[in-house]
Amino acid sequence: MESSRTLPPTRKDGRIIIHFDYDAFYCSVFEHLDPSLRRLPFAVQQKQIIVTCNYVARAKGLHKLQLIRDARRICPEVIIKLGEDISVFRDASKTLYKFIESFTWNGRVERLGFDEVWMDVTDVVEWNLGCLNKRALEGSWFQTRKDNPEDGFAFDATGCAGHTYPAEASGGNDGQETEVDDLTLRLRLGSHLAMHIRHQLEHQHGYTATVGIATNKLLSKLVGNLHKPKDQTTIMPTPSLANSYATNAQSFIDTHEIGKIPGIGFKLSQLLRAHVLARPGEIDTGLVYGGTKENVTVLDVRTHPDISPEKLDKLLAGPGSAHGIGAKVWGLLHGVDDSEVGMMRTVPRQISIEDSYIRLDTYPELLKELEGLARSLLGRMRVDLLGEDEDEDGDSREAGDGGGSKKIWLAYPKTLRLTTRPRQALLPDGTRPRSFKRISHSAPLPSFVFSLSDSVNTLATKLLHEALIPMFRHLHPAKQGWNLSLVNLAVTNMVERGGEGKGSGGRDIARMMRRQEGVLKDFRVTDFGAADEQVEKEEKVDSVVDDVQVTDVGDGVWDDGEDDGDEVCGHCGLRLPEFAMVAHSRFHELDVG
DNA sequence: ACGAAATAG
DNA sequence: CGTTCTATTTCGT
Repeated sequence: MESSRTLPPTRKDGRIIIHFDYDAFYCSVFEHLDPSLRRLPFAVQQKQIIVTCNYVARAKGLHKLQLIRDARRICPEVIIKLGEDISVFRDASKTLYKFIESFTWNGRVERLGFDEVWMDVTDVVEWNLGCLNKRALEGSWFQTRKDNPEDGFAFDATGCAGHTYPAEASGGNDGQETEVDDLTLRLRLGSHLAMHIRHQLEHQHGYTATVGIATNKLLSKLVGNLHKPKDQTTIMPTPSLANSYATNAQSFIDTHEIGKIPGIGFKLSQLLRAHVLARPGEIDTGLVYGGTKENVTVLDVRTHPDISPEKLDKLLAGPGSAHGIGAKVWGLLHGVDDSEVGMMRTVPRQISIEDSYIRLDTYPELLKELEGLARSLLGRMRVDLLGEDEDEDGDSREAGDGGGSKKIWLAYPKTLRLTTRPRQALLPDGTRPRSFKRISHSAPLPSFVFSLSDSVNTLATKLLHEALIPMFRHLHPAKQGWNLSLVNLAVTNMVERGGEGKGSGGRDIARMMRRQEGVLKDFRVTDFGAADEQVEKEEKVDSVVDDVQVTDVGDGVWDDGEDDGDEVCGHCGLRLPEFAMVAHSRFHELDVG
C-alpha cells in the first residue's frame, strides 16, 4: 500500500489542564519563614551541593546541583541554609496542594513531587464559557466557586492572560466582527483562571509559581517552561486557521530534546537516540544523571523514515516497559497525551524511608539501622496517615479535658517492604562492577503498629524483631558475607477509611479491613543474640498472634457492625453477601467514574 | 500478592 | 558513597 503512511494520532482537545511549578520551591519555603532572604542571593544545601537557589542567586551565576565550594567562590555573599530535613517542604507542599484543590470543582488535582501540581479545570471553564456574553467579552466575570456566583473576578475575555505559544496568537482584537472559536475561548478562560490562582497563591500564601495551560498534561507541563519565574504560558490555536491547535502543539513539541519529554526517561531516550543515530548515543558522564551529549529532538525521531507506532513498539518494548508503549510514545511525539489528571489524594500510596551506607556488613550495625528506619517510618505514618476524628457525636469535643480531639488512622497500609542494595563484590582486577540493583521482600504489616497507646520507639523495636529481622533473613540468608550500600523500608497498599470526601460524590468506597488475625502467622520471633554469634538459634513461637495486643484497630472502623455475614454497600446501601461486595464495588467505580 | 523495573522530582 | 531520597506506575509471575 503506497498510501499507508502512518497518520498522526487523533487529538482530543476537550480538556483544559493547568500545570503549576512553584519557583525555587525549597528556597521559597525558607523565604516564607524569613522574608528578608528574598532580596539576597540564597541557596539551599543538601550534602555538598546546592539543590536549589533563588533567582537573585541565579542572576549571580549560581545554579542547581552546584558544588558548595564553587557557589561560594562565584558568590561569596550567598546565604546558604541546610535543607536535609524535608518535612517542612512536605508540609508546605501539602498546604499549597489543598489550596489549589479548593479551586477545582471535580477534585482532579495531581501532585508530582513537592513542587508541581496539575489541575483539570475543564468543568469550571465550561461553566464560565456558558456564562460569557460574546458581544461584550471585555467586561466578563469569572465564577470561581460552583456554589456562589459572586465568588470570582472580573476579566477581559478578548485575550489571554500571560504569554501564549505561539507568541502572536494572543490576538485580542476580536471586539466585534470576528467570531472566536470555543477552543480559543476555553483556553483564554483557563489562562485567566490560572492567573487568578497564581495571584491568590502569592498574596495568601507568599508563593509564586510558573504555570502552563494547554489541553493535556504533557503540553501544560512543558509550555510553562517558556516563561519563568512567576509567569505563565498558554498553548493557543492560531486565529481563523483550521486545525491549528495540532499544528502549534506539534511545532512546540518538535524542538524538545527527546529525553526531555515526560515519560521518556533514560532508557527509552537512549533507544530512540540509537535508532536515529544508527549508533549508541554518547552519554554525558557529568554530574547530571541521564545527561546526553547528543541532541536528538522529537522532530528527528518523529520524521525518521519508517517510524510508526508499530515500529516504536518493536524498538521500545521489553522487560519493564508498558504495554502499548509504541502507541504511547507515538502520541507523545505528537503532543498527544490522553492521561487523566488524578483525583485529589488525602493520603499517599506509599511511605518509605531509606538510607545509604559506605559499608554495612555486621548485624549490630544492621539492627541499629533497621530500628532507626522503623522509628522514622512509624513517625511518618503518624504524621501522614493520622487525622482528626470528625465525629458527629456531640460529646466528643465539648468537655474541657484539654480539648484533645481524637486522632484516627485515615488509612491502613497492609504491606511492609524491606529493600536492600547489596554492594557488588570486587572483581579480580580490583574494580567494582557498578550495579544499582535493589532486591526487596514484602510481608503483611503487623497491625500492632497502629497502636496509639504505645510509643513509636516501643513499636519500632517490636517491628524489628517480629517482622524486619525475619524479612532481612529472607533477603540475605547467609549469616555474613553481605554488605549493603542501601536499606529502604516502606509501607504500601493503603486501605483508606471510607466516608464523605469533599468534592463531587463520596469517592472512597469503604472497604472492610481484612481481619488481621493470622497476619503474623508467618513471623517468628527471631533472636539473633548479640553480634554475630548464635545466629541460627531461633526461638520459635507457635502463636505470636496471641502475644500481640491489637489496639485502636478494628472496632467498628471498617465494618458497619452487622455481623450476619452480609455487608452494606457504602454507596447505595444495598445489603449483599461479602463475596459479592467486591464485584459490586467495582460496578460503582465503573458506573460513577 | 509479590518483586522488579522505569520514571520523575 | 557510583546515582540521594521519596514516590508512582506498570509488568511478569
